[in-house]
Order: sequence, then structure tokens, then C-alpha cells
Amino acid sequence: MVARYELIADELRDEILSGAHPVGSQLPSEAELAERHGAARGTVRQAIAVLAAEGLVGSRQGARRIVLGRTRSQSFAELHSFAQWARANGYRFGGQVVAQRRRVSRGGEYTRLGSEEVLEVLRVRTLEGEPVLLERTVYAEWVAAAVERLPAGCESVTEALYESVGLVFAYGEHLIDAVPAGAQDSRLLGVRRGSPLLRQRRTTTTHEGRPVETSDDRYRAGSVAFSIRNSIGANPLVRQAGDLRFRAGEHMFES
Amino acid sequence: MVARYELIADELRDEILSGAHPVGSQLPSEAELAERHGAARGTVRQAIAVLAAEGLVGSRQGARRIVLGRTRSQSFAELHSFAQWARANGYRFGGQVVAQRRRVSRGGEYTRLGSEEVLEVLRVRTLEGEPVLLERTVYAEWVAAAVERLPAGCESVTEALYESVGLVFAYGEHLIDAVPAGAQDSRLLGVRRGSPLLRQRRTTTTHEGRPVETSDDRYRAGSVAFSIRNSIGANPLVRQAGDLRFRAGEHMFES
DNA sequence: TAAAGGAACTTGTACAAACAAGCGAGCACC
DNA sequence: GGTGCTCGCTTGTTTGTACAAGTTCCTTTA
Repeated sequence: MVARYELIADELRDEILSGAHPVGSQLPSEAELAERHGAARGTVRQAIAVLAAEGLVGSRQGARRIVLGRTRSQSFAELHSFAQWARANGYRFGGQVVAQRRRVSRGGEYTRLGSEEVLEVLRVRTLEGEPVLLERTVYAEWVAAAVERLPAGCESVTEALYESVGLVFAYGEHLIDAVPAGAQDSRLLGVRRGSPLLRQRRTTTTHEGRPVETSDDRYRAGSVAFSIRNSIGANPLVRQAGDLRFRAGEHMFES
Repeated sequence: MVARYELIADELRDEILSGAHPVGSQLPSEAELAERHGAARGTVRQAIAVLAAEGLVGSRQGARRIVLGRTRSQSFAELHSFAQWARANGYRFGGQVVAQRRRVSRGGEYTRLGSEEVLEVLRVRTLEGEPVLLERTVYAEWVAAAVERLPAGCESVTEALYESVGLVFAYGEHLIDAVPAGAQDSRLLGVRRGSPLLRQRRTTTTHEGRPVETSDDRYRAGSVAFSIRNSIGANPLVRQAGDLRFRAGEHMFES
């Protein structure tokens, strides 16, 4: 059963994306939309809230809503899953586990994951045949067994874990910065030592807030960029000073 | 006049941040909160929606809401304004215009800003006395005059433009990646050539969708990181391949 | 003992109504 | 001509009600 406001949101989004409501133009008023769809004003407002969260429309009290753009920002699933993102954009991609071992948690891992024993996995991801991403992931003990059962060349860890144990990654926290490539980075990604890498450190939890994994992902410069669309009122982004949360130079596999 | 749901949201947020509702614990039900605050359930739902957008709480239909975290993601204003972010976090900061000139727009600038003539400004921002950020900003013609009137050492451009011409930066689009420092970058930021910089390219518009500026900001590695919190359903982030929108190597002031 | 069923609770969706607050255009006045 | 004002429109906030859908836990049943 799809909610009514979602249907209305879909229809409005299509109209915007198709150009029926050009960028900069005014959207019909809530009352007009409500009448057209035979719905209450509150329902229409809910539909429009969806589009506003996507950054498609903006509004000010008293004035008609305005179309802001036609490029829709995508879902959290795509942010989290390299495979889903690559597939959605039609890229050839792959992945390979380079190293995998269990060990006791150290540093801030116990605080973040809540388990004494953890599973650490080192994966290289390729895009169009080129290695572009190095993932250093640490899994909490309760998912370790499921991760170990995955094949080394598993394309999408996110999807595989959903299918095998019904695990859904629901919430995430991300820190994005730039770092010079270390010895292992340069070897596995095929770049010079010290060349720039885009680093994304994340901690993911389930719906219930149960920590699943914490990861240090490094992208080759130029291969990918993070894109953010936001507006006043709907904005999950903040700049943070230096390394408040992760210790500088704390590498997971170096030793 | 502050809306009621905002007051309730503030109170709930305080309770979470103060530890009255620890991470992982259940929030009171909507009905309970409604009764406690003497408000309708819909109003309480609005308040909770604010916290959900901030990533503080998560919810599933049928089950009680759960506290996900205690670090609140900040406002868009802070993402946009270096000064506001630095001040809110108690850092000493400064800024200095290095170069400023009018020229005709080139490359994708005309498409993004919609004006033939533009004003380009090169600013260095310091944090705790150290240069950490190099801003290469291009303003649309209609704000150029107001920007030129600002003092060279203006601390907060965002605030100054609001006070002088009532300009409010409302919406933004951001691309974040890593690049090696060029000759000018290394000279002004005091780093070695080729060392990693965190680059944020953005285009900002007003409420009405009118483009104000497009900018290429480069942060010294280790000085700042971007932090993102998100949950399924409320997520403005997407990965993008290479340089789909901005041409690689298109520097504004090199020459 | 384990599975099935159901009842109470909780969140999600939808509708209707009313007032507040801000915007924009047209009008009257100076 | 331009200034200020009013009026209608539009979005923002709040309340109340009703039902749908999912969760949790206890009870019943095989």
C-alpha cells in the first residue's frame, strides 16, 4: 500500500523533472493541488515536504512555492552502498577482499561498536576496471559470522547482508576529509605516496540504533565526489574541526 | 513568535543532549508527550520530525521511537558561512581578500550564475592564526557592487551581505572531493605543492532560486572535516562520478 | 514446550477546520 | 511620480478525529 501523499509527490516530481514546471517558476498553490487531487491540504503539504527535502522546491510564507532545481538528490542507500550507486549510474564495478581477520577491538572501536571482538576487512573496489576505493571496515561481533560467509569477490556487501540475514543499514554518521596516501594506500590504489585521497569515515547502525560497522574508505582523487544539496531547514551537514572524533593517523591495517 | 512545535522540539532535544534519554533508549510515546505538553498529537509529531531530521531519533511504525545519537548536526548557515561555524565553536578566525576583479563569465559560470559579467574574489581564511581555507568565489553581477563595498578584512561575508542588502543565502549545492595543491594553493596556504586539499565547490541561490555565487573552497588537510548524519528517508547526499559538472583543472585565478 | 492467536499499544496516514503571518498587487492620496 | 495602505491570496501553525498498519507481549492451544 503506497501512501497518498507519496503518489502526489511522485506526480509533482514528474511534472518538475519533465519540465512542466520549469526551474524558477511558481508551483500551484496548496489549495489548488488539493482540489486537483481530491485530497486535503495537509496531505498535499506532506507531499510537498518530500520534494522540499529532496531540494526540488523552496518556499516562503506568504509567497507561492518555487521550483529550485531538477536534479534530485538520491537515497541514503546509494551513499552507503558503492555497488548500488555504481549500478544506478551504469558503471562497471567490482570488489575484492584483500585481507580479513578477527581481532579484539582497540581505540575508539569498542565505544563505537559495542563489542570486544571485531572483524576487520580490507576491500578494494574498482570502477571501470580501475581501483578507486579502499575500504577498511570493522564489523561488530554480531554480524562478523555473516560477513565471513560472503565470497571474497562479493559485489555488494549491503545487498548480500540484507539477503542472508535481513540486515538493513539504517542510520549513518560520516566524516569526510582529505588525506595523503599512505604506503598501503598507494600500493593498492596505484597512486603515488602522499597523493590526495578523499576519505570517508562512517559508523552505521540499524533501525534500533545498534552499531553494525565502522569504516575508513579512501577514494582516489578525481574518481568520485560527494554531492550535497540542501536548503535552510533541511540540512544534515556540519563542518567539524580537525580530528575531534577519530584519532589522526589511526590506521586499521597498518602494522 | 516561536512556533509551539519548536519549543517542544527544543525541550526534547535538551532532554536527549542532557542524557535524560540515553542513546538507545525509548522516547515517550506521542500520546504521552502530547498530554505532558498540553498539545495535540500532530504538533508533537512536528516537533519529533525536527529531531528526526537532525538525526537524533529514529522510528518504525508500531514501535516506540529510539534515541540514535547525541551529536546534533548543525544548520545550513554554518555549512555556508565559515565565520558562523568558527564562532559557534569558539575558534579564533579571520579573513583577508587577496585579489578581486570584475571580468566576463566563462566556462559554466554563465549557466550557473546567469550573468555575463561577474566579480571574482580570492580570500584566505585563518583559524587560530593559521591559514586553512582558500576561497575562490565568483559572484553574480547583481550582488557584485555590494560585495565590492565590503572591507578587505571582512570577517563574515554572509552576515555583512545580510546586513547591507538583506541578502539571505537559502539554497546550496555542494561538491566535495580531494585535490592536490596547485602553485597558488601551496603559496597561500603554506603547504607543499601536491599535498592533499579538501575541496568544496558550491553554488548558492536565494529563496527565489536566483543564483548568487559559485565558489571553489580548498581546505588544508587535517584542518576541517565535513560531518554528515543521515537516516533512511531524510538524506540529501549522493556520490557523483568524477567531474560531471565542473571541468577538471578549471582554476579561477591561475594565469 | 512451542506455536498460534489476539489484545493493547504505538506510529503512519488522511481529513476538516480555523487562525496567524507574510507577500504582492492594486488603489488612493499627497 | 511615488509613497503608503488595504485587501486578497498563500503558506505556516495548531487542534481534533478517525482509521490503517505494525509491534509487543500475553494468553491460549495443540
